[in-house]
Amino acid sequence: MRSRFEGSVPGSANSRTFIETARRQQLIDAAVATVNELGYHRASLAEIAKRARIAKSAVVYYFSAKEALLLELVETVFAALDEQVVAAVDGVSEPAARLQAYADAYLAHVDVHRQAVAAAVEIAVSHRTAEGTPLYLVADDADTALLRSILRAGMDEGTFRSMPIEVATGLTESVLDHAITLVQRHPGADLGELRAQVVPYLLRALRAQDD
Amino acid sequence: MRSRFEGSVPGSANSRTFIETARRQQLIDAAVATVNELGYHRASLAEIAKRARIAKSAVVYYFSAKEALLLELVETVFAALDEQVVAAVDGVSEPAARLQAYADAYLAHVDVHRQAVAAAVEIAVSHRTAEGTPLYLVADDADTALLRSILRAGMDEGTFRSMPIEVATGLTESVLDHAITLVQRHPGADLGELRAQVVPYLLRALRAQDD
Amino acid sequence: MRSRFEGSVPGSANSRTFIETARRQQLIDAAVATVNELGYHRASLAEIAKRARIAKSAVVYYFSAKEALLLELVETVFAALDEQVVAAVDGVSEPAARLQAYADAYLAHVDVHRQAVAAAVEIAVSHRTAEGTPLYLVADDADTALLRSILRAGMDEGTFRSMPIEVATGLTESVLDHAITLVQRHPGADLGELRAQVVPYLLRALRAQDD
Amino acid sequence: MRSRFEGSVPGSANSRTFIETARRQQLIDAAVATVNELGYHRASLAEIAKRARIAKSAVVYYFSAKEALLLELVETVFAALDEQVVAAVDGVSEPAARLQAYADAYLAHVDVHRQAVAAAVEIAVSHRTAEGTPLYLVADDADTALLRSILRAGMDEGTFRSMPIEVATGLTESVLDHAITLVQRHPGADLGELRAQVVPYLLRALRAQDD
DNA sequence: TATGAATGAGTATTCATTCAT
DNA sequence: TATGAATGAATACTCATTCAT
Repeated sequence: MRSRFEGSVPGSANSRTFIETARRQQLIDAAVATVNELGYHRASLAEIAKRARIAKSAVVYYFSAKEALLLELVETVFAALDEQVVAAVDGVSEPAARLQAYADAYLAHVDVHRQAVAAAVEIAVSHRTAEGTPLYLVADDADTALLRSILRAGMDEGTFRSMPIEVATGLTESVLDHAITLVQRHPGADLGELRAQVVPYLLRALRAQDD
Repeated sequence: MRSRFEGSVPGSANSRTFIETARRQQLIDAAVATVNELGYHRASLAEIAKRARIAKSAVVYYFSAKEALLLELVETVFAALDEQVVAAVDGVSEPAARLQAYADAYLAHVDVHRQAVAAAVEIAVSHRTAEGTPLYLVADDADTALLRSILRAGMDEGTFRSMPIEVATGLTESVLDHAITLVQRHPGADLGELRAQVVPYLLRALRAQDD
Repeated sequence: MRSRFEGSVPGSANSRTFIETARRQQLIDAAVATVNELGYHRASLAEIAKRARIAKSAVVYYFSAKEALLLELVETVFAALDEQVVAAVDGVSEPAARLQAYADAYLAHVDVHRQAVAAAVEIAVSHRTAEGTPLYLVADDADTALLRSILRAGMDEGTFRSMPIEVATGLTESVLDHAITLVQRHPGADLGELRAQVVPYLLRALRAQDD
Repeated sequence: MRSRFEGSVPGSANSRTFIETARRQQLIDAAVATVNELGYHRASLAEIAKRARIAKSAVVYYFSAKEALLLELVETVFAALDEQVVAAVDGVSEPAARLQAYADAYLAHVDVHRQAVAAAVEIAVSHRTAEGTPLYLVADDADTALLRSILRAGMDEGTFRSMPIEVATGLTESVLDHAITLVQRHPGADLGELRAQVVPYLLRALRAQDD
């Protein structure tokens, strides 16, 4: 919807120059660092700009507003997480195996991109739009849908214990998100043990057989 | 264990008059309402004072600073939760039964005091001191210790599967905290199904027998 | 619609303290001076506050926003002008005499309150609401209605020449507003000659007899 | 008589290339559109450039500054108005006829070039130099001189009533400028009635005979 | 000839806090 | 015990201008 002629405000994604793309990434990185260091609440334009070694107004030059920068950060991070997870379950058909692939990919991504994920989650949890509504829905939906479909398939098949799908999905997400909580609280934490335990933990919690 | 931030005006805890105690509670209630309505970010002194039908400066009179009010809120809420949970497990000796008592009490408290718990958690997650450090440690510790001891006892006994105690504790907490996430996102949510499912879910995930 | 409990923001008009009323007037005076000196465009909160020898934030303390201050200025000025004019025509029944009373009162008010009127008109002409619409309607309507009714009565009666009422009203207003233009351009101008000439000028332009 | 603000880049008026002249006109047109659409206050370089489908910095390339563009706009518009009016009265010798020619030409020009005139007047009224002085003198003088000379001649001759020349000139201008006010407030207004009424209105107001 | 990049000064507004009463 | 008054620092954002290319 944007015209090429809107002053010097950078254009749409497909018309980005090299330097613009680089600057936008640099600013997203700076925002990640700022949010992790100071928290969402104190992550002001000034602090982000300082970390990017750039003027405050340059941030607004590349992103039309602080909100746009943070939202792009969130979107980027969750899109990457989603992509990795979707790729991991692709081609796997057994529900239990799919859940395992899903969880492994999810935790691996959180482990490797912990700073970005920690910042994105802090923003998603803290940010409210101008009208006051939080962001809970913006980024998580595709992700949730996939997980829900895996669990539903497992229940239908009899591999997973029958239980309300929302409860099963929510608890599974909570278990996986523990990795995020962990890296938020201890940025250098070793997730090895957690990654080793989570899938069996989930499978035991969900499986149907005996008892 | 009172926080360092509590403020010395108008008097120490043991010298509080009746009216002062009432005012402090009134302000904490107002803060809960404000945080739930507007979010931590927009929960200003002015908004809190408005809901308490009191002047902004009176808030500072009873609590030395906004931060002291919020921290007392957090402490109060987690102390009450802790108290209920401790009372529930008291006298129960079998680890599995203790876990069940713990979880049931925890979820019941969250269910009944959802507004207060939701606000306290939002503050605990969002607030940072002037130096930028988060609050993760202030309130949760006693709680975590009890849960950890239950799990450790269960593992020692052979009821619970052997696994790194931090992982087991963290995952259990994450599962329980799903209830909080739920009421934060949907203040009117019915926790019945969740409360019915969580204990069996945890026991399956943790139990030692077969496989 | 305002509650008594909205932080320390001053309450509704009937609950104003002495000091508050004084401050509001002082700020309106400062705004008049600023607009006349620098123009609407450069009349920033900082400049207004400087002239009132008060902090910028105090302006916002008494008026919730810059716009509210300027709009109150405009309203106050036009209400006073309107009141004077209405009082002047009250009890006069002949259209020509009513027009004379109207014009004399109008010009006298502009003459005496030239700074305030000049500022109010500059604001009314320059200000746009957030949506971009100007203020043309906010203040002038009651005034215009009275003038229109006088002219219509004169035409019905045969004293004034028949012509489209909007044209007659608009031209008469333009003639009267010349006094405002004059004091805007030359703040110290002597309006004596103009005031002596305007009524006969208007009556000649409007009267029905001969030709 | 070119303004001091015109800027020396890229060349003086007599050395302008064809493309440069075209660009300058294009930018003036864009400025007219912008001022009419958004008002002087929000007519930023970025908005003007957007409407000219050109980069912001190109505006500064052709005009040394935003101010130079706006001032040239004002000058251009009033020069054209002046030219039309001068041509209309040229060869007419009777003061009343000259006034009629003057007024008709003035109103016709305003009617036909209403966008440009509305924008120029809004700028002339709103703009202040860095020191805070308005533009009232920049464009209007030649115009006023002609009108004044017509009225003076009419008074000397006895056709127009004797009155202070500044008053007569000012009132006449105010009457004529009502057309501008009208098109500013209602860009699509039909000026037919007004144009039909103004000249007789003025002649009645000014004429000497009877009383 | 024209532009994208970048900036510094300025804008209105928010807000926790101080203080005299 | 409680408050209204006042403020300074911080906030996101705007904008004319500069400059290398």
